[in-house]
Amino acid sequence: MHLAFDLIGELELALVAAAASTGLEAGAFEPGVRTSDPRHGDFQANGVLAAAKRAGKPPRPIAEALVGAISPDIRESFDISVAGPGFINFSVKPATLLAWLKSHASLEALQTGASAAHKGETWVVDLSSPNAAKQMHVGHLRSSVIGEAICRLLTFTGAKVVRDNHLGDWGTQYGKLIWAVKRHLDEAKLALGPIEEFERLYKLGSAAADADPAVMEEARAELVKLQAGDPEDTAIWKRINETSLSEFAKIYDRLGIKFDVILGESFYNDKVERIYKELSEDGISEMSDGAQVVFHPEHPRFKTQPMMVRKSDGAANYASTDLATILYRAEHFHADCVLYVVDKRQGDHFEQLFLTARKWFEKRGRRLPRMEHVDFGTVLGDNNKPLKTRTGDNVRLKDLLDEAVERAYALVTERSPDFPEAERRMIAEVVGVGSVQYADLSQNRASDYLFTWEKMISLDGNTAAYLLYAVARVRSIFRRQNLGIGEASTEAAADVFQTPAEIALARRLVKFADAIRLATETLCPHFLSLYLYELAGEFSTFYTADKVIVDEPAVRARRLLLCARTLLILETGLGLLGLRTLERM
RNA sequence: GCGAGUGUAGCACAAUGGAUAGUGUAGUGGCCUCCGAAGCCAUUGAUCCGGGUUCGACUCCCGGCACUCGCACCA
Repeated sequence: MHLAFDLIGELELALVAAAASTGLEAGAFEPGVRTSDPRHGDFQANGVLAAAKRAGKPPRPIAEALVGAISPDIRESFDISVAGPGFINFSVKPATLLAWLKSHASLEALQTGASAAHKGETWVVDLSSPNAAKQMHVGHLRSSVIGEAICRLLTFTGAKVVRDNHLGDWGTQYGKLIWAVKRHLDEAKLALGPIEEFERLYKLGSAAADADPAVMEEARAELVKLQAGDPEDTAIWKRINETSLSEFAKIYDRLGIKFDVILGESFYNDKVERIYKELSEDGISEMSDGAQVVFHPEHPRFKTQPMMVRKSDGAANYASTDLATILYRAEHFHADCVLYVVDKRQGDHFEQLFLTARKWFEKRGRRLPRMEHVDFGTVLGDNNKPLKTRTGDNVRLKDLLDEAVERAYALVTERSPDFPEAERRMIAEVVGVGSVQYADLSQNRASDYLFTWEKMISLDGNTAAYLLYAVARVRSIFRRQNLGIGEASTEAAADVFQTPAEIALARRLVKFADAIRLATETLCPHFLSLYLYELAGEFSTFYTADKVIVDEPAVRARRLLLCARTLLILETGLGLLGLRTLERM
């Protein structure tokens, strides 16, 4: 009886072994197992078609031969058939479903099964990265939420993950800001809302510098002083950053994000000289209009569109710090892979960055981590334009979360007026914030997405509320019966699943492994979201069709087992997406 | 101008080259004496256009059209 976590992996191994024993192909056979339409079973292998093509033989006899050569324990666990032009269909037998569910009864069991994928690897993930002295806005939402979900998936699948918040804490904006702080800082306002005061000062300094060249000169002078380590300017700079970080921390707490390191651009200030020197020595960069730039002659576009690594005034920019950052991540963290969870509009920059880094590392004989730009689309408001407030400003993340929570609170109060006030507030926070996260995680990150309150807080459809409701319903079954969840003594009496709804739910549960693998391989959390939504739907159907608390002990036990595993997988999955769950709502 | 991306029901989204393109919402019709109706069941409705590759194409290639985004001292 096969109890592997990943049934697809198990089937692929079995098919490759079978292929070898029938002498079908000398190692080149790709089984191509995937989940299939439930009408045709649970899993389907379609690799025979390609293999038959290459061998110049009809596919069906090859498929029949393969099926005949499959190992006995797989045949015992699955119903296997050949269909259509040469698909091999696998249906998990009810007894196998039961055995799989019994052997995956805890978070630890699931994690043990999943953790083979990235064992021993170190992944550095660059996420969120807001600018200091400004509040986080909706533009930081996707990087933070998608980035965190990816980190959790990688950790779950065995990787050592370093979450790095690469703050924008060293840009040219500091000249204007420090200029304004020195002249216009209002301590009373600072005490009330520190980040708001720095925002006000930045706007003030920026406007003044734009209006008056003399101010612009003074602002530049402040920047030079700061970069030269002037004590007064450095103190102001530190104060701004500390304020910003404590403000960001409030948001990260609500979203459930904990960074392993926060190494902003300023951290690389003393590490960029080496970049200028090495790129120049290695002949990778050249001078153009007084700036140090990199061209890529072999590239159709970057042969003429340069990447500037040092401005003509000698200052660093984000290309220089990004290069220094790659080196640091390779040398200090020994990263096998570095992910940049950044808006897709920066695609050109990362393409140039990766090209340059590859040449540079090759020249120096360094081991280059795999680097990937995990890009995502823009959050759009009405009129299909990037989401803004009525006044044209960015929507603050804090305001967004607060409004979501308020809407959720109104809803909870309407649906569950008898809950204590404090509990309704707590539920509203979980549902509200979860809805914002889930709206972002439930669709393909690559596409832009249209933001509407109706869609997000909606009771129906593929939303956080629907999933949390399913969790609450399962929990209430155990609560009302005073039963422990997933207790072996309760489940021991379970017999094999029989009703269509039981079987459908069990078949969905064992495909958790596939959802994890797919979401992790593609770095697309929406595959997991979609799976969880379908699982919740399957549970709701089961819950309506089959009563759980019945008199027959065996029936009751197997249905309680289904409830316990549904709860385990829903909560594990939602946890991987970064959402919290509720006892009731 | 050069380049990248996106075009799937009224609207919002899925589909790891596989069988009859899934789901939500909106519409229509049912289901609370029974473990939570924030739920369930049924039903109407779509691949931008034209070629090509393939046993098989929303998916890959070529050419159009439409929209979005990026292209030197901001990040």
